[in-house]
Amino acid sequence: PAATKVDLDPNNPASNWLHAKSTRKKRCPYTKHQTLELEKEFLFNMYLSRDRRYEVARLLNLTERQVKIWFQNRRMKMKKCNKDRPKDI
Amino acid sequence: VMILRSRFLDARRKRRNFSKQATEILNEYFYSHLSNPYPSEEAKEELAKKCSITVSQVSNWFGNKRIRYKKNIGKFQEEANLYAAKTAVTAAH
DNA sequence: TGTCTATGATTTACGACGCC
DNA sequence: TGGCGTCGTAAATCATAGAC
Repeated sequence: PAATKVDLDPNNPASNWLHAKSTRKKRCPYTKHQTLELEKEFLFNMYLSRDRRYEVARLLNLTERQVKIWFQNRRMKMKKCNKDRPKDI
Repeated sequence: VMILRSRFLDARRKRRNFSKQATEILNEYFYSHLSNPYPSEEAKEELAKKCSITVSQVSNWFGNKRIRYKKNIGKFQEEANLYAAKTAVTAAH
């Protein structure tokens, strides 16, 4: 779990849950075009090679890190969709 | 199959608010674990069963609740008192 | 009926930990 | 040791049920 050891400060009622890392980049929604292209790439292959990642990042004006994380999130989304799916169909 | 498929997709698109009892159960857990409102996977499964919702929905609910509570504790004070009192009464019996 | 706000779901971005 | 994997989450944002 994310709420691990260190921030388990028994005192400090409600304020101890969460390390709101101030260094975290603010979420920036991607454009329709960026998302569409990323989805197309994902359809082609769920895992990206280094070279492909560089190309996709360059084409969509995203960082390689953003592309890497997008694919990680996308794989998690796919897994979740399968899990929540009642069955068959 | 196509009918089931469309029903499933519609169900995902057309959300419904949770039942009063489900919200009650989730809030009871949240306010009685206010110092660490992070249910384990097992606890989530139990809550999901009791509320007749999925584990993902339980996770969504806690994620939303934690951030919204944290962002405006004052707004939730009344609700917090209500559930604290309820828990106290339950514990007394 | 038409506005809004509350609420459930989804989308970015990480921290923690794993494996090779 | 570095780099990419999953898992669980924060925080922002989306979509629209529903209250008024």
